[in-house]
Amino acid sequence: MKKKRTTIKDIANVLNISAAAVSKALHNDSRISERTKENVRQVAKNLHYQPNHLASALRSGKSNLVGVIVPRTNSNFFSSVIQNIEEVLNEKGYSIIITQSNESYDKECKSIDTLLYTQVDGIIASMANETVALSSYEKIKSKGIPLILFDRGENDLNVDYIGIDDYNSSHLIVEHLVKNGCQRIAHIGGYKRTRIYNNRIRGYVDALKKHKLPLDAELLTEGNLTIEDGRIKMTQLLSLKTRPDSVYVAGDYAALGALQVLKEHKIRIPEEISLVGFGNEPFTDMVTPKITSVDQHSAEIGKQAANTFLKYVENDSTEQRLNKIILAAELIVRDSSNKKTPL
Amino acid sequence: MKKKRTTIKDIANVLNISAAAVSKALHNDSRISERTKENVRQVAKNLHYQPNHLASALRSGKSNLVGVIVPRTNSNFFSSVIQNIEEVLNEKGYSIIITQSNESYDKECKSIDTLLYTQVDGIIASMANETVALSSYEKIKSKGIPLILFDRGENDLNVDYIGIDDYNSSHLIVEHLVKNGCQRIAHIGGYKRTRIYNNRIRGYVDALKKHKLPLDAELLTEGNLTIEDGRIKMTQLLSLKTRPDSVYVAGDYAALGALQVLKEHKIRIPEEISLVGFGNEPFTDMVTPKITSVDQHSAEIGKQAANTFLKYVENDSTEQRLNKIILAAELIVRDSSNKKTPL
DNA sequence: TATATTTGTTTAAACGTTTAAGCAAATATA
DNA sequence: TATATTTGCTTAAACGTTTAAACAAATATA
Repeated sequence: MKKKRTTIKDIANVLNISAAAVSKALHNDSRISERTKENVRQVAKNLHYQPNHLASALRSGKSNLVGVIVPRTNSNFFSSVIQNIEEVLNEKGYSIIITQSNESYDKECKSIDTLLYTQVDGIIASMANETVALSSYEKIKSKGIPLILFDRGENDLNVDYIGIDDYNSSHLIVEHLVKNGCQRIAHIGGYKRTRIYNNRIRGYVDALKKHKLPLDAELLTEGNLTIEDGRIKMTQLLSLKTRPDSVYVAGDYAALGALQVLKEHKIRIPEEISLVGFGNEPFTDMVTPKITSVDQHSAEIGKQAANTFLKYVENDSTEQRLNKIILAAELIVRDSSNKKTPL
Repeated sequence: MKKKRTTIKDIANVLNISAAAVSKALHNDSRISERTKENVRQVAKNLHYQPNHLASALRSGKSNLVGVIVPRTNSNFFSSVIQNIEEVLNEKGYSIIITQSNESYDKECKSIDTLLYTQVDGIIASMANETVALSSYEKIKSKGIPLILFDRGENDLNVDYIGIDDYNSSHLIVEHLVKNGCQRIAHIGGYKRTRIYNNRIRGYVDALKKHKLPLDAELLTEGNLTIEDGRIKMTQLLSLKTRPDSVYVAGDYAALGALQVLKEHKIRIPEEISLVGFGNEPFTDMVTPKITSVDQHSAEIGKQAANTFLKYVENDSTEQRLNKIILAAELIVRDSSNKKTPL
């Protein structure tokens, strides 16, 4: 059974002052005397007073809650982004509500509804793989609630976006592989409809051109980049008449699947086939051989996303518009592609 | 700039009925005519009405929000538990607020305050490694808010707990190692003050006794079970005059650290030293050799935790008391300890 | 036909805050 | 000393709901 909560009125009664005075004292209003403030703080402590967020949020129109939507928390990238968002926002008195879309468009819509219903002051999101329709996100904008996208974004929404330079990352990777003597570079990519994967594909294609390498359609695939997807695509690549001498996978999980298949086929890595992943998930450094990957600066992305949100609430007049922050990614070279490493 | 929200009153005005009628219509009250209900639904849709959670929660005293506190989301175990909690609770109209303690007692206290402030209807938590004082958790209880613990619990709080049988898991592991011919079994354990790790240690000690194996103090260590901790403890074990022939690590991350050290020392696994982890994190199946581990049934734990919470809100009279649900764990045997596997 | 019950609605208070406006007392300014 | 300003509070309304109580009209019961 619920115990009776202590309210601002209880404090007021004890001190024989008005509830308004108590409220102001607790907010350190300059028009309240030090003496009264001290008294209020004392009584509040004695009665174990805890402010009621619902009431204050309702009245003031500010919930101090920020919604975060990610495809899943179960990946180092996303959980690191979240942790950094939380750190920055907590500092400013905000709490975050995390929801997972599980890469499902349906779940994403539901999450958005829940967050709006909860009256969050803003939403920071990375879109599900499945998402193509934007009406749900438009709804957020139409309510005048700041929307910040990261990693998986969408130009057409005309909101802030923080991500890494996917196009250029592909260039880095191809360059690295070429330097290691690779000539026939395959790409296991994500779905083109997702902007970041599209950019990686474009970067891959352009980089091949730049290095005067032939572009072979059978070396370029699209998928959802799960471990299973990586296994399937790698198996396909191995069955080609002319196998690639290197594979650039647009996600670490798929890269892991590819690695498993290569090992099962007893193909030497990187001697016969070099492998590069994307995301710098911790396991890339744990498996044998360690997988070369691209670090996405998750901490920085989280901080920038949080700060972008804060920018809006601090001077609340600004209208939102397309504003991209693109961070340079970093190639972490490991055993799976570094032929010069002495064994 | 914030747009004006549609409220229940706006709908009432359009239809020339009272706000109360609208509220009841939306809640499908039996005393409202079908005709009015239909009208209300229609107008609500046209005006893009979205109920204000703050107002209804304030008035009804129910926020439909449940707080979840975990040491970190960045582990398969926790994120899987969370996902299952969310699934069960969403079904019943609850949303969850996830907070991470980062294994810090301080952060945990802050999280609890934030959750209470947000007026959550319940809290499902797994305690931080650091946590020894319980006053913060007592505060939850004293407010009459259901508190459910999982994995990392504490008897003294006298609340519901869902976890696996740690004591018996240790028996399973020791038994398995003995069957594989191991005689000198080391244990890299967690801190004894944390109940689950204490149980694993007790199980380890008792299992050694049961199998008439000598208990050697230098083979039993305590730590925080990070990768780094695993590295340190394994290095220590290797420097002993008589090395162990097998190591049971109470956490997968530490087991991974131990594995790294073993590989760096070119020690053959499992021939020279067998290795067993705990938690069945996905990477145990990714590394070489694959690490034997204990599955903790994260999905089941999440579901049970959520259902336990629901039990309280559905018949809200019940007082909370110590009530443990202990699930049997499952040993997943892999290469790191299975000497009978033909190479 | 008179009375009781059901149906469909309204009224008004309440949830716990915040805040604009008001006001008396104390202090500063002329 | 008279007036203006500042200080420290109070009053009352508001935020958007829910809900107990009231009530008129319609319908059922005797």
